[in-house]
Amino acid sequence: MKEQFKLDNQLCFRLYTASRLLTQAYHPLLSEHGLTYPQYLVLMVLWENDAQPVNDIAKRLMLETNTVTPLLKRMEQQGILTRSKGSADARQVIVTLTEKGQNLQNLLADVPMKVGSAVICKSVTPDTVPALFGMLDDIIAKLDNQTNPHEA
Amino acid sequence: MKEQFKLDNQLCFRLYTASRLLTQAYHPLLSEHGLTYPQYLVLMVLWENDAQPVNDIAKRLMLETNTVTPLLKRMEQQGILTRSKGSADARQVIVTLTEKGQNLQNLLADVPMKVGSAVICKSVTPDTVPALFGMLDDIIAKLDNQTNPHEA
DNA sequence: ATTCAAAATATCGCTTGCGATATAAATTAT
DNA sequence: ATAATTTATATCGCAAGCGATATTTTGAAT
Repeated sequence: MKEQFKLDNQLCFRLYTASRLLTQAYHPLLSEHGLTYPQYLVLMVLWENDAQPVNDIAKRLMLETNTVTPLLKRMEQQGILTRSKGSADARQVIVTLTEKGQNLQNLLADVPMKVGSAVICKSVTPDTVPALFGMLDDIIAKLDNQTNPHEA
Repeated sequence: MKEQFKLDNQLCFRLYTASRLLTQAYHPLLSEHGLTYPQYLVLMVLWENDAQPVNDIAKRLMLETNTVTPLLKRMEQQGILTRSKGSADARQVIVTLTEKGQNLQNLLADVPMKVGSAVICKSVTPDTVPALFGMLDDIIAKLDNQTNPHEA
């Protein structure tokens, strides 16, 4: 058995598992409001900047539009947002929060702290989080650059 | 816009994105052999310890059996492994690699290094990886403990 | 103006991932 | 021994993700 195939030596498996488990920690808090974690991500993007085209949302989340489009359609059906043809560019679909979508920010106000406190542990504290963020950001930038080389 | 909802402050989004992008880095190397990343994980588990019941594989990968069962069935259809009733406990299904499944270890020998070199960057080097592993392991342990409190 | 290439979004098909639930075998309790 | 419980696995339904491809609109080239 080759050393490099040991599960305990895999970065990707750790990221994959940590991501899944942390997403699961969000689940009870979000499903209470009929939301999934990716839908919550879309909300955060739109709370930051409302009325964006699909493409901008997808880019911000580093997802493909074929993932985001159905997601947005489901959120539209839930009355969280609206999708309307862009006036300047008719190819675009502009996504805008409804009042319900805006209100969710208040209803979910305690989610970040609840989840945050569930993650605090020996090696992950307010002191060490910046270092962790830095490493993850570097990994993301490196991998993104490998696929989309050198965007301006 | 509340600070705690900024995408740039989210650990989960970073883990989610890093996990997806790194998995995508595996894709061309694995699909060449008709494999997906979760299937590759199963292979690593079985290379480490062949002939395991479904439940042990699921536990090792921290996945539910309702995720692992269909995955194993697909791998069985590809002739990578076999699923057979356990002799001691008839509820169990024992998963065993075929010769093809064992041989994949040789065919995939260069995958870990190729992917590894794609991740090396400023803050993530052979020196810093142990710290990163430690933090991710702590997060995983903490979240796992929250769901399955205090396993012996 | 017409043609051609690029961009924005969407559709299709397939694999995961998981909550809820079912089935069957083993274990425990009575 | 029989009933109740637990355990191992599987089935079902739905939401992501994503590669491949189609559609529509814009912009650029001729």
